[in-house]
Amino acid sequence: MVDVCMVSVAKGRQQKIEHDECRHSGDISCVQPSYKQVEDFLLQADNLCIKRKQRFTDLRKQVLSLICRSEQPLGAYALLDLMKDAGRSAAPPTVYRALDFLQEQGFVHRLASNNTYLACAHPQQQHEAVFLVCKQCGATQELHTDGIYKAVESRAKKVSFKVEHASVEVVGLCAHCRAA
Amino acid sequence: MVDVCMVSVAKGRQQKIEHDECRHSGDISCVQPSYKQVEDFLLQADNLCIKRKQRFTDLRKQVLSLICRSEQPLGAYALLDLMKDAGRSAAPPTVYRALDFLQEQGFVHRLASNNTYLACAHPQQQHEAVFLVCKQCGATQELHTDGIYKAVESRAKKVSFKVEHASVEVVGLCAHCRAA
DNA sequence: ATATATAATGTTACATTATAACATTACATT
DNA sequence: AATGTAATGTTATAATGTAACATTATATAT
Ligand SMILES: [Zn+2]
Ligand SMILES: [Zn+2]
Ligand SMILES: [Zn+2]
Ligand SMILES: [Zn+2]
Repeated sequence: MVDVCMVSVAKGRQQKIEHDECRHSGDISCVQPSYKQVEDFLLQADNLCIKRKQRFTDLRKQVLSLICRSEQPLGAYALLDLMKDAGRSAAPPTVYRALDFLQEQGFVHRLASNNTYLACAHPQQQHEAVFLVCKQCGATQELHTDGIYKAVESRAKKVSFKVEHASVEVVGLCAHCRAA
Repeated sequence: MVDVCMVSVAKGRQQKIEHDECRHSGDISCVQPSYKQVEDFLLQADNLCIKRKQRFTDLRKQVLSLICRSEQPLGAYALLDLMKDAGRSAAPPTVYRALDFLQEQGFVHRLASNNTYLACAHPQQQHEAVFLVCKQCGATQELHTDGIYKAVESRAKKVSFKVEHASVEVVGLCAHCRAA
């Protein structure tokens, strides 16, 4: 199976890009979460968990699936509601624990600027990312661009600060909403 | 009066840098919130408010003063407690409104990664900033570095995303805590 | 297979962060 | 002084996140 990458995009847009156009680093993530892609993505997560000797339980799979299928990043309580809609009784700790696991495995990211979670565009590799959050439609793109982190590292080094994690979240207008 | 700049630094460190070493852009903010500096900072805020025809009320002044005097960025409820200690009865909306005002005026920044507020190092000018948050001691430095934002802008442009605000928060270990 | 330990989930209660709505007070302008 | 507006006070509640402990599922060892 080829690696699958994922990105949250705005409703209605198609903007399909063939998978093999994605270079898996240094550029924007590539594809829309169609149903087939979600299946592939979950399968890939499953394989990664096997490799890492982690348990990809029903609960975790369901949470990841809901996040993948969403057009926008989801809050924890939005996820809870979706889970209830899907017939699973769930309380906050349940979803937060699942989210913790998914983040540890690098399958989802959390956006601090709006307390939401979205599927990672490239779970195959460890990476830092830049998120472009549309304030209009909420759609969020994950960019992988080493340049920004190199710049952060360089500046931090000057003040002897040891970087562990950098969160870069950019709010603005996506191409689609600019046009409209 | 000379412009005053401010930075939140770790307890106990002195690391004084003369004000005229600070170039007010492109580099780390410069000085420690000593009492004299806080006074100057508040006076400067006062002047900016007059220039902008904004009201720098007692409440707003008190909140800004507490933030300035703190070694670390403060949460809204920590501020509330400090205000109560200082004899003012206050409820959450009071402090949140004051914080909103101070942010609008560019006197404080909010850190999304830990829901705290800190005095802006350079309120004289509009700017984007990078925050280095020490996970050990909580001390937070504000860096002004155009390079990172240029990189963000450039990458965003490639996907036709219109940047409005970029939040860059870096978690790691400060020089002081690395040594210890 | 059964016992045992560990990991995951369920459940309840609560902590923390933030805001809505409306009353009151202070200030500015006439 | 009368009036309108901005700021603050006050109450209640929304939204986000976690602690603690019970239960269930899974893995490992005997
Ligand atoms: Zn990612
Ligand atoms: Zn948009
Ligand atoms: Zn600043
Ligand atoms: Zn430190």
